[in-house]
Amino acid sequence: MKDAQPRTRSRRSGAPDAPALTREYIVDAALEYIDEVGLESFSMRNLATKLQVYPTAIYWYVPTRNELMAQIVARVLDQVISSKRRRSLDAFLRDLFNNFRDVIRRHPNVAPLIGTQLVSNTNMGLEFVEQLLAHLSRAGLSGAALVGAYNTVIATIVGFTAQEFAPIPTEGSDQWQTQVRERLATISRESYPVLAANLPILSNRAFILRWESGVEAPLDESFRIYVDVVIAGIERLIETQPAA
Amino acid sequence: MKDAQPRTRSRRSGAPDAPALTREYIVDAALEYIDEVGLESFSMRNLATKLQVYPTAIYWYVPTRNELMAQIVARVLDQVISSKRRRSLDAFLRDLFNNFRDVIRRHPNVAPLIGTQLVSNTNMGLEFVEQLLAHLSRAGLSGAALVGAYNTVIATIVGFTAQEFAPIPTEGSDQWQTQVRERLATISRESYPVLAANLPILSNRAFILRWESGVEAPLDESFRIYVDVVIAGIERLIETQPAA
DNA sequence: ACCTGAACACCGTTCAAGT
DNA sequence: ACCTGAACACCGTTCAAGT
Repeated sequence: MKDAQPRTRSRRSGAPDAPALTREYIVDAALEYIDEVGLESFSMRNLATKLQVYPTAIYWYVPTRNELMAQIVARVLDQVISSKRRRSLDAFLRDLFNNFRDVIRRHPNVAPLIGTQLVSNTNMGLEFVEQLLAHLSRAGLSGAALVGAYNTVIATIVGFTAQEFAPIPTEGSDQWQTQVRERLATISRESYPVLAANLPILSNRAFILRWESGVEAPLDESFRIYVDVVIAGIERLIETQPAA
Repeated sequence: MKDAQPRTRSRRSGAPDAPALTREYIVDAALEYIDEVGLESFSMRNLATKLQVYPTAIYWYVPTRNELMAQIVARVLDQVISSKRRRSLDAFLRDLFNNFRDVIRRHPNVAPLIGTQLVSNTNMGLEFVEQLLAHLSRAGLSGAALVGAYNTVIATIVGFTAQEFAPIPTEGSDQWQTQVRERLATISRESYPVLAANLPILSNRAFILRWESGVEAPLDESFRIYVDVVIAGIERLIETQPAA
């Protein structure tokens, strides 16, 4: 997609060899920049430098910074493929969860955007929505239960992964890491017995109790259980649904 | 907590009646500001104006803007009370989900922070962690299943609510609203049959298909189903767990 | 149509100086 | 110890001007 046919060269003076600006090209470059140096140090001006244009040139293609962010999220989520094949709800959901996670894992620095942008993203394709609804409906859900299951799937798909890969405090990572580790090391067995007893299997493998993000310490096993739990719960919902 | 005893008055010239600065007072003021005018227009400088001090005065109590944000989140999450009483896992989780949602509903503008900050918040009390682990453990979970269930609960508690109350595109809300509504109105029955058929119950009641945030259009029914699904899934996990 | 260039009204944060 | 005040190196965005 990115290296399709030779682009028309730009007319701009400073960078004769650089490709002409495009909305697509700008979004790609922005995503690349965020992947490389992180969300925090992204700015329209830094992006402009990377593109070898004046900051204001970007505004000819993108109305605002927020809109650019929304389009970056849309670009990432586009990579979540889902085969059009009809299959069981179980298989469909399982693939969806795993595909989504794989995609975010490739772009962990945009994770903070996903959680807040997806829910209100008009740019998102409705094919995905239709497919999810179709599978849920065919499994026997309708009315409020259909809506509830739909919202449940969306919320759960985003929830775990967005948090798993959310960047951990940026500054002095060494300092912060040892701080958390020391805190866990000095947990009193009297005040927190269950926590203390299970510390070995919880350390760096559980939310709030870890010092690395999912990039360095992926929560593979927990995610597997998570998916099982959600799917089992939805199947339970289907059972309690009166047949049409 | 906020109006406990008469504060010592400040020595600063410009605002003789204003209370002396405190880390606590600053965090409270920041949360208040965000509640009133939103996260987007929050800045250290605006906060300073509200406090009637120079921007740099804040830095005597708070090391950085990010740290302040983390403490705001901690302050909000402190309001999620959980009775120390021993009770069934079902009752415990149900209360937890509902309390959490009620708290976020009172501070919807901080919702975007919750999802990304909670997971790595050292400021968070470990009492909560211990309680959750204790209930899950007593219900029969241990080892990887305990870790998985723990992470599942954290992820699901945050997931739905953070997205439900996430502020919707700020600018020209009227324009954006009608844009989404028109898009939904012109959905083709051929391309998106299930979506089209269920549009009446999905409109503004489902993620991606709504034009108002949870503040104006709360997803009460879906949340109830969501909680049921998660709890049913966890109970299923407990059943498959070999007895100790 | 597409980009340059200057300019505006902001930021977070450091550091010296006052009291 | 706690705050003022100036200053630095940035921001996003508007708007006129060039080609």
